Amino acid sequence: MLKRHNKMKETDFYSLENKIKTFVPGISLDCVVFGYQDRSLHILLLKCRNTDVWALPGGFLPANSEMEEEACNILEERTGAKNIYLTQFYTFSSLKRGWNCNELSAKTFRLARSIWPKEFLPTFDLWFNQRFISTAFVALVDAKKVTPTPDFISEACLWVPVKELPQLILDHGVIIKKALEYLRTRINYLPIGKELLDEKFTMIDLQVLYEAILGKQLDRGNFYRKIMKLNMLKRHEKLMTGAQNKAPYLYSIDNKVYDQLIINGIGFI
Amino acid sequence: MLKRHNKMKETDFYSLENKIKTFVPGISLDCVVFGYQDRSLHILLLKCRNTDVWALPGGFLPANSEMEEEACNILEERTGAKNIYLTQFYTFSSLKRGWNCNELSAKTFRLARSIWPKEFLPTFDLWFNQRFISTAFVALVDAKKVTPTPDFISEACLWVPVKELPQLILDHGVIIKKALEYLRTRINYLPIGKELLDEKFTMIDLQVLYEAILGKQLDRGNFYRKIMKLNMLKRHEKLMTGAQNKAPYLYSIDNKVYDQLIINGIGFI
DNA sequence: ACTTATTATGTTTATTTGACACAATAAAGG
DNA sequence: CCTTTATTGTGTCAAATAAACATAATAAGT
Repeated sequence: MLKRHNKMKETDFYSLENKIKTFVPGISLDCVVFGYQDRSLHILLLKCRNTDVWALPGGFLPANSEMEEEACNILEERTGAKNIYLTQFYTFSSLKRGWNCNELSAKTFRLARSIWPKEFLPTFDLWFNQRFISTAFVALVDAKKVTPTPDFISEACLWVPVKELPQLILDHGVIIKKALEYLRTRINYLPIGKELLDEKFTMIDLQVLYEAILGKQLDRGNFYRKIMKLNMLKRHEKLMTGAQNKAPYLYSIDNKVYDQLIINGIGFI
Repeated sequence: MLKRHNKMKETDFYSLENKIKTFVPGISLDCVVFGYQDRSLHILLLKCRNTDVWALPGGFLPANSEMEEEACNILEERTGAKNIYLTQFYTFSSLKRGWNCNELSAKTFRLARSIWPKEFLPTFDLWFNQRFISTAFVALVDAKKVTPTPDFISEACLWVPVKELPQLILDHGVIIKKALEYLRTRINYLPIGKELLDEKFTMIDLQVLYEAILGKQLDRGNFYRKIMKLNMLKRHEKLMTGAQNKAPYLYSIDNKVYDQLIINGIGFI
């Protein structure tokens, strides 16, 4: 699942240099990509080259692109997946969010600048040495359908459990915190089940997902009844795990019912 | 309540010209200011000079200001009130939201350009002829404590009922729609009662306010019981209206209880 | 046959919601 | 002081929901 680009290709910079000329100045995009794996909630993070500092996937806004469109492109580059569900949730603009906001960010900044080709340093300074406003998106993806791919500034792209977040650049920790709050408070209106789970999933998977987002345990019997009453699931064959017990059924989302449900709120909290 | 600045002062332009040089390019702020008056929800709107087109109060972002801080300043200029409650709710960035998005906006644009002093036209074009990203805020104010004041591009600043919105420039109609949705879906977490009502108010006023935001009627008895159980109100003397009936009590918010309540959601929907 | 976890339903209690009703209260007018 | 009127606080009652447990049938594997 982990790919490394330890040798940076020169062409990366040339294409970036060309792209930079078309970017809207002062604006960046950051994506908090949620995935569900091993019974817990994960976020997609990039490990900055030669450091132990991590960052959210992000990028700049081309002058002729819509924000959502570009966030989608960034995610496609980082995951290989198209048509990822995403929604804007906040714009971070604090004067204190720059590269000199803490030693970690400053270190990463110096590193990035040192890697940067000499002839393009003016561009670097133009872009990274000014105030940045960042519009942040929440994305929900099926972790199984995704191939995390680092960008030119990172050496790894990994799913990290939200309970074990590493040190992060800039205000990315704040952004993630706000995204988690957004996920929790908007759980009734977001296509949690549809986007975060595999095509087919067990009832327990759905329940544990809700538990992970809400941060509390739910009663199995009551959860089962509530979900079934919503009529949003289609039941399929069983999942044979090899364990010596009755195999759990697999379910999938009935999109027609589900899409209607989350418009008015699924009514779970 | 209505003030007119039909003659624009030349100094307005000079100070604007100076300010413009310090603005972050490409970013603007818009405020959807909610007020409660005559038993219905209102929004503060500016009537553009010599036209029947209206706009939200807004402005640009000085390079050394926080967004919230500047939104606060804009509101102080439009209302005379300090320390207005506001919260960011969305950033609008569509490529289609420019001055040429519809005939109304184009007309307003031409008007603004014609009023603009000739010697500053380059600045005008630099600022108004490019793509704009606008971060929008919801503000809640006590309409009684406010003196609506037009800016240099408008001839009036008025409270307009949300049920009777006029024609608006750019995508301001979309912004208002989104703000109303935000208000409705976050009603449990916003200091509705505290910020929108007068210091002292009657129970019916509080109820009608909730009804206006939720867009549906509530049962008086049940509403009364629910509110009283929350322990968030202090009862005061009666409001003598002169009508031949028992005068209603006045209430005020118990801030200590209320602030705690809206953290976890007041539980009204 | 035995162990185990899944599935579907049952039970019980407490709480909430919605809709409607009613009597006591008090302000003002005659 | 009597009448009119709207406010206030409470009553009621059915239906729905929530929360916490419990249980029996089922079936996969050993």
